[in-house]
Amino acid sequence: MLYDVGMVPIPFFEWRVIVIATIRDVAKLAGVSVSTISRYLNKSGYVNVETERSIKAAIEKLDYAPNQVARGLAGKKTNTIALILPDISNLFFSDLARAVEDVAATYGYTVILGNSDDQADKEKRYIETLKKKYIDGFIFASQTFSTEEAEMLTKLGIPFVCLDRGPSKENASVVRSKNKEGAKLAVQHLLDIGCRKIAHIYGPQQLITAKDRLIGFEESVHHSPWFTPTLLEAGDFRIHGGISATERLLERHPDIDGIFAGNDLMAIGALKALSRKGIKVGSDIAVCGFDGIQTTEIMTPELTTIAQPIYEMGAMISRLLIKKIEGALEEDLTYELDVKLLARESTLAFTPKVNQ
Amino acid sequence: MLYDVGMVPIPFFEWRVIVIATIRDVAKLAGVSVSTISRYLNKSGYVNVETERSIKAAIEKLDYAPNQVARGLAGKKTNTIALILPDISNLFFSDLARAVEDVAATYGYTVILGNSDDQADKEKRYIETLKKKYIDGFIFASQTFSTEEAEMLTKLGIPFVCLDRGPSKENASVVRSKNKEGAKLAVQHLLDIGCRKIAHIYGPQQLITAKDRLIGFEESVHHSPWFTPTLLEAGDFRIHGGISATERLLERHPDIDGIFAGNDLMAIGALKALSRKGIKVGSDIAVCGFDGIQTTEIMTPELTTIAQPIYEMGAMISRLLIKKIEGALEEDLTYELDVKLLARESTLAFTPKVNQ
DNA sequence: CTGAAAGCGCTTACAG
DNA sequence: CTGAAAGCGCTTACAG
Repeated sequence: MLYDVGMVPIPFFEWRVIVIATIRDVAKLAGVSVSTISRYLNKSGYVNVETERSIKAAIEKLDYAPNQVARGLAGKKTNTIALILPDISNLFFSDLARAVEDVAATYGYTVILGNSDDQADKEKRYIETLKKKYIDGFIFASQTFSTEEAEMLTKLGIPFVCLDRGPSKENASVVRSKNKEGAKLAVQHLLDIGCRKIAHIYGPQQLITAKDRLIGFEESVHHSPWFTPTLLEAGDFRIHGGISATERLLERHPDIDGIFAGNDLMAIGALKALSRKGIKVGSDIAVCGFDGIQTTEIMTPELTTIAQPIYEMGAMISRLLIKKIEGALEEDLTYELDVKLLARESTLAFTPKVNQ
Repeated sequence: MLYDVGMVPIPFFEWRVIVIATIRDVAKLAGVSVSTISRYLNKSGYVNVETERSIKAAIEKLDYAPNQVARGLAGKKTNTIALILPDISNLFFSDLARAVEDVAATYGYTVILGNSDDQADKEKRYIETLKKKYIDGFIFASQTFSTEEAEMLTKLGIPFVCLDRGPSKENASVVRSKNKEGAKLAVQHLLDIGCRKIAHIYGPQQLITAKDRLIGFEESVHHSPWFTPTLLEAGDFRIHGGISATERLLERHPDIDGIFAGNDLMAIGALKALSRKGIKVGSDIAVCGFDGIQTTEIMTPELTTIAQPIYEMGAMISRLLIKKIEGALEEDLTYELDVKLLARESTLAFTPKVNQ
């Protein structure tokens, strides 16, 4: 026999069991009904000052905290938002995620992370999973987001906001930055420092950001006597694409003295390709990127770039979503934030060739 | 008058309302009870093959998906885990987060992200918030995690696992890499290429990783005739700390020909400081980092580093947590993963000084 | 193999 | 200003 007579066997997991107070415990201790506690908690309806005091005391004493799952089920609100982005290990998006999380935490929201790899089916899977969890809203920073998905969310009454572009103009707030203007800033800067033959490495044209930057570049240069379309070269918004695009450009135009890359990663690739060829970036040729990711600062030479206000964009888009969730958003708009030239070594050290 | 007589006013939000099937709808359509549907869904208990067929059909027809919030409340399981890390915009942790999310998604779990900034109170706040949400488990990649918090989670029965170090040996699985051995690898490599006076920039000593790397360094060099404690210099695991540590080192020892930095960010700082002084990294002096973050590859010169298997660590720790949540983890252990020397330009181009 | 019932911990009208 | 009751959509014994 395992136990003495009269000994109560201890359930195996008893050490785990901890008493968590529920709203009923609080009600009992405070001597009021559960509804009153709920009203107090949610500030929905009147509660007598005296009653309030005893409720407060009871909550304190029991160390009570409302169960958010129960609240979610009853009230259809979970204080959770989802951030769907292509890849958190991409430097741009990790900066963005940080901002989103900061703002969300400030307003009492929790952030669920989803990596879509810009694949429509992955994204769809997240939406499916998360709507079953009563997520309060979505932030889409990924490019695959489609009109169809937008419609479904709209029908379900789940708010969402988008980075860079929305599925349509009507039903979503969008935060983006002035990509076209940024591209023009970049070209102007390169011209200012004395560049006379500038190439552009553009990103995937299904991305509106890449397209806008290309348009900005073309509008700035297409009247220049030196401009020819072969100064445009395609990249993939990643380092490797920047490297190979630069190699192709140099073959066609060994005399280019400026490169404007559609984003920082490709600009970093350009730096790499140039230094491999023994071309001195900064003095022989100027390079300018776009985005303003932190890494641009640690490159040698430090990379000139058109900086998007990444943190602000993340903060703004989450504030918009939260407003929308809480019914405080008047109207869906597209917000375009200013970009800023960060002129650094990769262009400032440039010395124009005498004979030009 | 706004509406014609007999016209039913359309509620403002009607276009939002969509019928979502519940388990009751499925039960009704399939002609069985709700419990049977639940049993079918959870594969808990017998269900007749015929019944099964009609249930399947009903689910299909209604496009039914179980409400996870209700399931969470009833079953105390939410299929959600939390990843608490110092800062997602830190390159190391964004790589890690990617791995965690990948594995979690594979097993049907959703990841909630929390940035602690290595501040105990922020971390505590996350734990408080998330336990109310019935989070299934925690991954702590942050250093502030305390024994007290561990005890609370243990009492609550919430599983957790840790990166790098646990609050104690007993109650948590820990994944880390061989930091001491890695440091030795680094030193050996520097000696192999001909360095004869090697400095070490160590990280914050409350971080076990920083400490282990320092110990490894000391064990490797303390018998060497050239070694003196002033070859050790404190850094903060960030770029800026690497810069200033390098400057201080060069003042004291202008003749050092190798630097082993306690992490990659500080090594990047060292590269920066050296190139500012006009010292040629790679040939005049060799630099080796630790971690293997992606950025090391894009530096000029490319940075030699002791790579931790970051992705594998993230994947492993989330698998451990999920196992633990599902009761399939036999025992809490500490797992030490192998590190690997990635020899690149910042050391391979080194030319030993003749006169030494 | 299946169903009725209670319960998870809240919120929300509704009545007083 | 407050309480009783129903309901959110599931799961889990228990009885058959």
